[in-house]
This record gives sequence, C-alpha cells and structure tokens, in this order.
Amino acid sequence: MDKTVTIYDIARDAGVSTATVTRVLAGHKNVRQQTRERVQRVIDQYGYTPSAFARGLENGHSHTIGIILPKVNNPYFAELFASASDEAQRSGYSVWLRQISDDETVGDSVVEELIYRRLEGALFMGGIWDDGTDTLRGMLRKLGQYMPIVALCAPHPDLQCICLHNDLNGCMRSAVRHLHTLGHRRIAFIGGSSKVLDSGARGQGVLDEMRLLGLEPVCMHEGGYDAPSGERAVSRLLHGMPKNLWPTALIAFNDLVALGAMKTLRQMGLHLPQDMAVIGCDNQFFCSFVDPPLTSMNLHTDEHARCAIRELLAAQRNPTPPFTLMHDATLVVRESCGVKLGYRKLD
Amino acid sequence: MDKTVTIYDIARDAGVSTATVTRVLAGHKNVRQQTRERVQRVIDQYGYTPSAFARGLENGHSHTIGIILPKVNNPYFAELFASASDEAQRSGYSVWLRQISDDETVGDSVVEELIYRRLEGALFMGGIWDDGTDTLRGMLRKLGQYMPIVALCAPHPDLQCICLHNDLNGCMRSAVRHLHTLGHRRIAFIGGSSKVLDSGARGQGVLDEMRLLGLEPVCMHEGGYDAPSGERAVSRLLHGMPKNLWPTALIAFNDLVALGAMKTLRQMGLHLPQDMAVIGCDNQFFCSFVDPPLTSMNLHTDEHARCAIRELLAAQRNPTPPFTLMHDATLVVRESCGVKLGYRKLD
DNA sequence: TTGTACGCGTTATCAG
DNA sequence: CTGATAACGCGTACAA
Repeated sequence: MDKTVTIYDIARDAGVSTATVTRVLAGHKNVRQQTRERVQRVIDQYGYTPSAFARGLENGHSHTIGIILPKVNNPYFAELFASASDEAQRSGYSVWLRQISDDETVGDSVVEELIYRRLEGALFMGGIWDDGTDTLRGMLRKLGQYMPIVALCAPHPDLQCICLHNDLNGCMRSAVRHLHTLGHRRIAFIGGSSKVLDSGARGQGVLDEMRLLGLEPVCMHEGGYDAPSGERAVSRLLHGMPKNLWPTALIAFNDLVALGAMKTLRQMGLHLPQDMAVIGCDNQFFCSFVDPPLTSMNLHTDEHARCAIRELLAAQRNPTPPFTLMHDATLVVRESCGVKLGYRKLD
Repeated sequence: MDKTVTIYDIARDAGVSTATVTRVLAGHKNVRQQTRERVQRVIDQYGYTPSAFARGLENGHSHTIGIILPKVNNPYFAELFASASDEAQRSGYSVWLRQISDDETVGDSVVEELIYRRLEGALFMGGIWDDGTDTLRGMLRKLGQYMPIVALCAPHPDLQCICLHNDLNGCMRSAVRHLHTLGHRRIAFIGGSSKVLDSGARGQGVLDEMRLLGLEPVCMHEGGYDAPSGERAVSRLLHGMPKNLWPTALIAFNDLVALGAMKTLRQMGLHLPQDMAVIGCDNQFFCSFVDPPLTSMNLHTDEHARCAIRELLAAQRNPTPPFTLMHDATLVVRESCGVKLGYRKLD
C-alpha cells in the first residue's frame, strides 16, 4: 500500500547499478564481497522484495502450475489436491487454483485465464469437461501450445493430453470376484452417472465380471457421487423390487455413496454385513472407522496425484506427445462384506 | 511454447496502433465499429491472450488472493478452503494456494512469496503460526504493508490482523450443558493440543461450564486432531483409570477425533450411546452417517469462510485497522448422546 | 477517433 | 568486477 521500493531504490542507496543488485539477488559470484554486503544491507533495510510481474515479463516464467478441479470439499478431490499441490511446492512451483462449481464445466474462460497468467502447466481433475467434443479438442489444442497438460481421467480420443487414471474396470472386477467368492450372486452397482466420461468404467467393470461369472445381469442404478445420493439410490433400488429379488451385495461408486447406502440399509432394519454386503471405492479415511468397517478400493490417491505433478513438470522441461498412464487399484478387505477377522487384511 | 504473440503483432496486422488494440480489449466505446471488428478479427485469428505479467507491471494488480493453510486433506480445512476460494472466484479474484505441511510453520519465506507475487490479500487458516511471537508480529507488520490480512483464528495480541473465529468456548459450554441435562456428571474432553493458540478455547469452555455446574474437574486428555489420535486418546484415558471412575460422556476436539473414539469404544465392547455419550465438533458431512449419528457443533463453515473473503476484499478496497469477528456455533443434536428420536433436531 | 511515447521493475547483453 | 542500456508486453497520458 506504501510506495513500492524497487531495484532502482536499492541501487541508488547502495551506490551501484541495478545490474549489480540483480547479481546480488541472483547470488552470482562475480561480485566483490564488499559490494555484495553493502547491497544486501540496503535490501534488508528496505525490506525489498522483487516483483514477480517484472521478472515474469522479462523471462516469461511464472513458476506456477494451475490445478483445475471440482469443489474440493469432496474428500477424494481434497486428497488429490492436497498431494498434488504439496508435490508441486516441493518441486519449487507455486499453485494456482481454479475450482469448477457443480453447475459449471471447463470452458474457454478457464483456458484463457491459464494462458493469461502464463502458467507452466495445467492439471485437470474430475469430470469437469464440457460435453461438446469439438470445443474440448480446440481448447486443449490451444492450451497445449502454451503449457503441458495432465488430466486425471480415463483416456479419450478428444483428450489430447497426458492422461493418468486408475484401473477402475479391473478394480470393480476384483470387487465382484471378492463378493462371488463370498457366495454372493445378486450384486448391484449404485451411484455415478454415465454422462461423465470417467464414470462408465466402474459400472462396466462390474458388468464384465458378472457376465464372465455367468451371473444374472446386475441391477444397475445411477445416482450421484455423494452420501445423500447413496441413500436415495438404495431406497429406490430396494423399494422398486420384490424382496426375494433383492441383491445381497452392493458395490458403490465411491465411499461416500457407500456411506449413504449403509445408513439407509440400517434404517430399513437390515443388519450389516449379514443382510447386505457393501463395497466402497477410494479407501477414504473414514472407511476403517464406520461400523462395519468398509471394504474399499485403494486408488493410491497420494501417489497418483504426485505422479501427475511429476509428469507435468517433466513434460514442461521437455515436451512429449500425449500418453496415458494407468495406476493399479487395490482391494482393501475390511468387514462390510462379512469376511471373518482371521482373513482380514489391514491397509 | 511457440513465440508469444503480443499486442504489437495484433496492432501491425490490423493496421492500427497498440493503443487501439488496448481500447478494443478493454471494451472502450470510443472506437469506430469498423476498426473494432477488424482488430477483433485479428485477435481471434491469432488466439491472442494478453499477459498478466505486463498488465500487473503496469497497474500493480494481480487480481489474486493468497490462501495459506494446513494440508487440505483435513475435511474441515477442505471445506473452509472450498468455500473461500469459491467466494473469491465469484468476486472475480483468483486464488493462489500455499499449503503448510505438518512439520512446518508460516515463516518469512511465505510472507516473501506473498509479497513477491503482489497478491491483493492473504487469508490464513489453522494453527500454522510460528511460536516466536516477535517473529510473528514482524512478519505480519511487513505483510500488512502490502495487503490486507485475515486469519481464521482466535484473536491474539500478536495477531495484528482481521481475526474471524467461532465461539468455541460458548460452543463447548453448550455441549456440556446438553450432557448435563441428559444426566451426565463425569465428562471428558479429548483431543487437540494446548500448544496451538486456538486449541485452548475448547478445553477451557468445557472446564468453565463444568465448574459452573459444580462438577468434578473434568478428565482432560490431549491428543491430536485426527481419527487415529481419537483412538489413542480414548485408549489411554480409559485404561488409565478404574472403571468406576470412567466418564460417561466424551467431548471430542472435532468430529475426526470423535470418529476415532467411537471406533475404540466399540472395540472395547461398549454400546453407544448407552455406555458412553460422544459429542464431536465441526458438524462434518459424515456425522449423520455414522452409527449412532454423531451430535456435533455446526461452525457454519461455509458462511465463515465466505465472510472471511468478503472482509478481506472489503479491507482491500479501503484499508481498516485490525478487528475481530466472532461467529456463533450451533449444537446439532443427533443420537450419540442418547437423546430420543422425538427430541431429535435435524440440521 | 486514433497514434506516439513513456513508464512499470527486472534481467540480460554488452562494454568497460 | 561493474555499469549503461535494451528488451519484456501492456496501459495511459497526451497529442493529433
């Protein structure tokens, strides 16, 4: 709010040129020790801080990456975001955030802003893409001319960027096999939405494996991504069919949906896991604290996010064509499917 | 990565001066329609995006606020952060994030970075302050010369900035009264750490109210802020005293601690809420989904965070001396204290 | 309505 | 080892 002190002020007071001040600032060695100390003294005295604007204008670097994601109060995205920004900071990069609210998608304005600020990389998370694929291709092409792009998302022909995703198909198949081993034959998948690119893989995985096992077509039921939608999904699912056809196990889109489902099941007077097995996904912190502890899929969120940043920064150093990386997912068996404690595998 | 196209390129190709391009960009009206269209066409054709560096250098505005907080994978901070950044974006401000890891505190380097980037406001959350109060005063004084500062924190003589906090003392007192009404006389507070400025208010509130009610000194037990520390705290607390002296109710530092406590209590074979009442704090999303649903304190996190941003931006428009704002906290009664359903108050 | 010229704060390139 | 000066890209007086 006061008049900003600039490199000129320092130079004048130290009786040197601005070039020398710059050298001191950058720690160049070819400065006489005596001069260096004098300059440093003036810098400290003024509490001088250089301007990122001027530096950026000069050398073009913002030393900042952009992270674009849905509301981070979803604990899954919160963890992705926390790990990603931590990794970026450790690598000496700042983080600029753009939250995409629920009624919004990534549009030109977001791309414009990323370019406007000359960010040095963009990390996209979540189902935040526009539907119009032409628009999407165009946006990414333009953005890609300015900075590398990584998306935590299943690969897609229109997604011309580095894609990191989990083996959600395989992970859902192993969930089905787990339930099958425990004797379950009628398995339902709840939550998600097939409208989102990423969402389909999970449901498809369940279907695939059930077919393979020769089971009846699964009772699918779309819903959403949070706990209340889990409540609604279970309610609609079970009230919509005779009791003798009820599934004996539920696979939820994620742990939040599972949490909601468990609540409704309890309210309906069912005992878990005896009357209904439940499997979540994401292995969030609360899984081991609910009753019964929730079997879930560990998506290795922390490592996933850090890997994304590493790839982003690597691509920033030397550009590469788009590629895809898939991370494994691990079934974490707890007690929500009725497994005995002896067989229990802790994370 | 290509050569950046500048306003000069646009001016040249459109056959006008850079001043005119600027006018078109800024939407000034005193430009002939025909000229405007011609310029706009060239802009679109090149996909030209101005440089925030140059603009910032010129007018000194970054249109960005900084948010400094602990790891956002703590759901409480995740929600604060989500709401704050949403509010900032709605007000046309970008968000720059600086996460403070657990083994770190806010130091000079953070302040330097905020100033370096010429941010237009700083929002601090969580117990991320350095212990040395001299350092703290100095840092805030320097930072305050450049931008307004808001801290989501209890006021403190060394915190020379706008402070927003919840009435944690009062909130804990109402929790105690609630338990007292239900017949509880031995109440323990678990979690937190008195080393952190903010943390003491909660424990103090419990103590204050218990004294007022003429109850025995509460069994305090420090611990931490997450679910595992809740497990440990309960374990140490109960195994450290004869069963006939056990408290009949626990007030947890926050919902995470409560979650951990409930798990351990269940593992010890206790029935909730009959054998032990539990109250959490923060009213996180999972409170109504655990079994039994957890009575907690609604800190109005969303509004709290949005208010912080509003005050920050207001102070940015016209600077004000430091002041303090306190938000109320509301007890949300669920079933973890044994209240009958008829009395149950939903959020 | 449009153009010219300068300043914004810094770094890099030369010359000395 | 140090200094002068030209970029960097944009906005804004001021002049035309």
